[in-house]
Amino acid sequence: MRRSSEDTKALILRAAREHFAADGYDRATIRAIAATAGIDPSMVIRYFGSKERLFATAADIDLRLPDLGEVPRDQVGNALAAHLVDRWGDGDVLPILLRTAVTNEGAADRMRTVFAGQLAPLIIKLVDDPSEAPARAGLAATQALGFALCRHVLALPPVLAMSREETIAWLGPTFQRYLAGPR
Amino acid sequence: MRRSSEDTKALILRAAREHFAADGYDRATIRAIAATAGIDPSMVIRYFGSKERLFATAADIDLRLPDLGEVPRDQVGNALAAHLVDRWGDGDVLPILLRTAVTNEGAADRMRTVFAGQLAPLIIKLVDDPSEAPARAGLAATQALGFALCRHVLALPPVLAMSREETIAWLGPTFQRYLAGPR
DNA sequence: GAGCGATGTCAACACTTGTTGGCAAACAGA
DNA sequence: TCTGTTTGCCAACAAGTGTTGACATCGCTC
Repeated sequence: MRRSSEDTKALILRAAREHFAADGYDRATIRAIAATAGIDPSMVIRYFGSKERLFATAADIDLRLPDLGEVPRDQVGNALAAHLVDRWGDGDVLPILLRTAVTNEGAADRMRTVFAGQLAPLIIKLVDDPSEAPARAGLAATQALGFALCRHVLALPPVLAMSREETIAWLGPTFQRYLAGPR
Repeated sequence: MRRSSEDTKALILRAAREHFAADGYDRATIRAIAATAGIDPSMVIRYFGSKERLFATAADIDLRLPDLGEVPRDQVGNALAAHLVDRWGDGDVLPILLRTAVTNEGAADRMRTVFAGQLAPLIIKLVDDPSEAPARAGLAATQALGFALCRHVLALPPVLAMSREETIAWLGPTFQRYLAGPR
């Protein structure tokens, strides 16, 4: 079959995200990605240069965090918890980062970048004392990533069983304290 | 050199834990483990049968959780937080499980087992309504594993910078609410 | 010392990996 | 139609993997 170059690139990227999310960086082979995309493995290299660069492109991720500045100050915790359940549940976004950042140093770097570039700036606007912002953002990250890990990667049964409302009711206050609570 | 069979087995196991913790299951090669142990790769197979079985032995892990039943009810949160910082910091225990459980399905299984076998029973003794125990244990796991992940695997700077006292002050109340707080 | 099992090394196997170069077919412009 | 570029496939390479079997060497028992 014959396609436009951009179409196949998109095809490969989608297959790559799928495999990286499911198997992590090492186990996701170029051959498997190419097979899913219905394409020869050599095309992957031709279009992306190397596996490392393919991953870098596939993992260039937007967490699509909400603007917590527009939420009432006493509701930011619930808002973040709700976002965590709603937006990070379906897509491959978080599993990609979690599965790969854990074994691939480059991906861990990317994780730190995503964290510093997308989560931290959001927090700064909320905190009175800017010097506290990094620690508070870090704390929020531990709970957010821990939840995503247990639910979408480890699939711990009780965490998997929690409804949207339960999750918000339990995690909301935690985020609220980390983000806007007293020291 | 010549040793007792048990000595070399122990030597291999220690090297294996080291590499599994640092590199995850896939990247930790038998050759590298053998090199660290100062031994021929074939010995690893001879003593443990296969890489999979070596891992199963190396990952047979005791979290050494404290008996929360002996702690004052309003202090269990702090106690768990303190344990998290003190005991899970140095050893290879948690990094092994985190780095491997994420890409290795067998390890994820083991993680669920460790979780169900060691953490959950501890919680049951604390909770009034036993039907709530699994959810509460799951919540505690999200925060505990999330913290370990951010601190020891991802090495997020602000989380890395937190002192023992800060950590307990922030995480203690979270655990307290998850374990013994109101719904 | 002779025999023997335990301990260890070496070389090789079958396989998978990322990656490369050559070649065929489809398209676009002249 | 001729030419050059794009898109694709195929076969192969070099490197690294887990694993295996043949051979050496130590230490013990008779």
